[in-house]
Amino acid sequence: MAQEVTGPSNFIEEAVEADLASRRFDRVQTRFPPEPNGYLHIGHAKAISIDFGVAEKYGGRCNLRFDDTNPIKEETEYVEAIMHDIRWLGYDWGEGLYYASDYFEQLYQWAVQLVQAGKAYVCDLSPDEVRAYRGTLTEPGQESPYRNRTVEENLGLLERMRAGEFPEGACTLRAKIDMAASNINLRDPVMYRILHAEHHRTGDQWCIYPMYDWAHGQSDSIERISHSLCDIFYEDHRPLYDWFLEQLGVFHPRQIEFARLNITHTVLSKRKLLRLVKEGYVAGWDDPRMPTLSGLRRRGYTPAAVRDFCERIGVAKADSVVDIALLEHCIRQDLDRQAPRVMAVLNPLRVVIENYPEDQVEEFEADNHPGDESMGTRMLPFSRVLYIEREDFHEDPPKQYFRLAPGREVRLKYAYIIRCVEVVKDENGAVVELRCTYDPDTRGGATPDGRKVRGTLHWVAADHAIDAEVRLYDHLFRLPEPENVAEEQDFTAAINPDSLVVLTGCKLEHHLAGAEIGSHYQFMRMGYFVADPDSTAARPIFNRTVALRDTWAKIKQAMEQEEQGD
RNA sequence: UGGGGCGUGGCCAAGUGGUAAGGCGGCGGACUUUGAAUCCGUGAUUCGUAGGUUCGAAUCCUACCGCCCCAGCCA
Repeated sequence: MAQEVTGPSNFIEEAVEADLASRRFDRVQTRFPPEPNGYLHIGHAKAISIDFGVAEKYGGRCNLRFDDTNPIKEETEYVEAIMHDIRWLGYDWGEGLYYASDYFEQLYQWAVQLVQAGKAYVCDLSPDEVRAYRGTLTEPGQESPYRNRTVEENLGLLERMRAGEFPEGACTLRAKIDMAASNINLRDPVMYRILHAEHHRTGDQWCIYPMYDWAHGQSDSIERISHSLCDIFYEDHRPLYDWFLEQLGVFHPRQIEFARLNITHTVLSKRKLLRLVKEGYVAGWDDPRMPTLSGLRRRGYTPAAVRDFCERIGVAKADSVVDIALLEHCIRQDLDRQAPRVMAVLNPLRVVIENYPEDQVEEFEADNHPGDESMGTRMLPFSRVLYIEREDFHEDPPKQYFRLAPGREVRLKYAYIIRCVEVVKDENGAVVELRCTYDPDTRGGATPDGRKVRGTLHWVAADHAIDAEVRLYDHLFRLPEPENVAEEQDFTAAINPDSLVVLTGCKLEHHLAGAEIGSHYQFMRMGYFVADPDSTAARPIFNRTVALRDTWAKIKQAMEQEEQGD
């Protein structure tokens, strides 16, 4: 239980330490307050990492509280999914599971208290009228004609609101603050609205529901939250947060805001993610291209990688857009450590070793992880007919290409060095097969004569390989900032048409048969892949989590650009 | 144009008056039976701009510029 004695690593921790030192709070209690109206995404992971992280660092606790004050949008299904995702990330709220709806009665009693103190009133203005009375950014609002009702009248009206005597929209309970406040949130904000809707937890017990501002701070107070950490869009709400707590004279948490996460080549707003799903741009909330935690999980991201990412991006208040390359770096680093290496040929090209005996099968020992002996080895069958990657052969090889080409030599990893002696084509001139010879002296891929063989290819023996479907995923958006699209267009215009490429007839080494769903592998030289839940025993399916860094692709690109430049 | 917030290398981000950390990316190199991994090297005379205070300023003061957020009975 020893605490790490590291200093504050950001402005929030600085504030927390100051509050502890000044005895403003004697312990740290935070909370993560999602609204159960959608799935968690990596932006939430940042918030979770901060909320739970700060609590953990200072020996405190972090609650999970569902902010379920709008029955129209919220569902139990989301509650379950959110809890699952938080657990998946590896965080534990212990006994601290709460719902804002647990506090409805207390909130109501407090509302009565404010009415009695002359600080709140029932307003009969229609939604349109409320908007008109609110004023604008530069002009003050006007006071509601109902603002000066007597305490008795307000009490009676509030009671009748609760009793269900009024239709939706007929009236609201408003805080009496200041219609001329420069902060619009202080212009008599609505505390309760009437909603004759079934709530996922309280059923039809209530027909008036508290607004966020009226519920949040008080919920924090009830839970004795010391630091209420939220995103920067709530900064304008803090004066109101403080006002309610002060009027009530209850425990007063401190709200601190931090900047939201943005990532290149992706969108992170619930509204936009919902559109992607609803309009069929992706297959669902857990589509591997989605930045949702369920999507990332299905894509093959690990909790460790997501957490590492959240730590590396830092915590600040400035608007920022994190390069998605950082996320990719995090998952590569984690998977490089733990993913077993296997051989998988995605776009197979048939190779016949002419001087290799027809019926012979040899087995070669392959490392499961070249950097970690403890992961052991496995045996790979080798025979006369093999498959290699189509892109590992070039009939007319470009400069600096050191893979297979007519007359050239290349090493088959763990097996032999082979030379291409003939290219077989179909009637259209497409390469359908390579005829090669192997050098028996290079068993295991060795070069006893000391000759240099730059290219080492992955391969699979034709008769021993299994077939699989492989789904190649790429950024969902081709633009770093999907909103940066021509006028008249929206972010969907930036969708990458090649964000999913489905490959069938891929040839994998037989050890991959029956791979457990969710298990991670490095397909050597190709990238990291994970077994998709759609897999069946007869038809395994793998998703590419992320490609390997590809120096050759960069060289190729540079050469192409140079050609264009000339 | 009211209020709030923010401006440090391509992208994040430390720095809290003593002379610009770190990560990602890029580039160059070493090594290599994954063009992977690993390792090494590499960039801010300058911190939005202009003044000022000071022996000394990214850090303090003033003015200006730019970007983001707020006018739901959503959260």
